[in-house]
Amino acid sequence: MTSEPAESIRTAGLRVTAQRLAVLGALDGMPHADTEALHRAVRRTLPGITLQSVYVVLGALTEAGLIRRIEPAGSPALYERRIGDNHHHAICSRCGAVQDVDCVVGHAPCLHPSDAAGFAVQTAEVTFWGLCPACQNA
Amino acid sequence: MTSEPAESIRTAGLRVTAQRLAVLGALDGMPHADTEALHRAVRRTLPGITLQSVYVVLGALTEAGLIRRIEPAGSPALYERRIGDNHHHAICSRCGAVQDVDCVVGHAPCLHPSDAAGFAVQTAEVTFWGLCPACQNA
DNA sequence: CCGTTATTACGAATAATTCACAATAAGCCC
DNA sequence: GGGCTTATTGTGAATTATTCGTAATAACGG
Ligand SMILES: [Mn+2]
Ligand SMILES: [Mn+2]
Ligand SMILES: [Zn+2]
Ligand SMILES: [Zn+2]
Repeated sequence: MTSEPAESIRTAGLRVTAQRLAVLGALDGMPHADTEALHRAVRRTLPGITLQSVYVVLGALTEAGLIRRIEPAGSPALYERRIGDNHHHAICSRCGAVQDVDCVVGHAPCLHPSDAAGFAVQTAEVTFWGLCPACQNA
Repeated sequence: MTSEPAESIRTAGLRVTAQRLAVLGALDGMPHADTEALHRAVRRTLPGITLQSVYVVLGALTEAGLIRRIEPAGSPALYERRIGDNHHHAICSRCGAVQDVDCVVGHAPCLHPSDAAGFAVQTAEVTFWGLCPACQNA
């Protein structure tokens, strides 16, 4: 079996670089991380990498569909490797903690817009806002 | 019947100012407008108003619950006067056009995550991404 | 009409992200 | 493996959206 991440990068028509491998690697341990956090993490193995390069790498990987970007209100963009399943997120309105939530498409009255006014809807993005377990004690 | 917007501002515990009335007034004609668009609009009746003041006004009105702020991915914050009904939005991924989508349930949270991992969910924010009628012809 | 205090204006600062362009290195051909 | 082409990265600056500190102004209660 070949190196999985390298393979997926190449298959996406992109060149395999140390920076891209490092970002993918870092993302494994920290789902829903922002660019700066990823930069700090990647720096441990790739000390010279620039923040701007992390931005570029994340942009390329996102566009290639290898990672997913979410942009919660009031937060910088977050990235994750879990893709292809259109899952949703619960976000703590107090501390910003992010939890994956499995797609609720089955029993979801609000996910079928009765009147989308002619929109050709491709995806339904759901964000649950509330308090995480830790923040409920306060 | 008294002046409706002034009344609601006062009831919220805020002072009634020309700037706040002007922003609310502008918002009537342009739902889902961003701060700069509102600034341009308000300037027509209040030439001296600063962009920063529009930011402050929008912040105060939002915090008071008199208007609602949405922050779609890739867009500056948008504001609207339609509040209290927990409605959703269809957004064109190409041109950014925003359409209101009625909530089938009507009250928050209209959806329940299958597994929220202990989150106390207060609202479910749903955004439908797709192509608006105009952009489908392209 | 006065005084208190919230609100606005002014100027600058910050946070997140993008851009232009030169330096580097991946992948391909030989 | 060595060179060539071109994608990618690094460098430095610019941009966009928003916030902050503080002085000037104006709303509202008395
Ligand atoms: Mn996720
Ligand atoms: Mn709306
Ligand atoms: Zn929390
Ligand atoms: Zn459109």
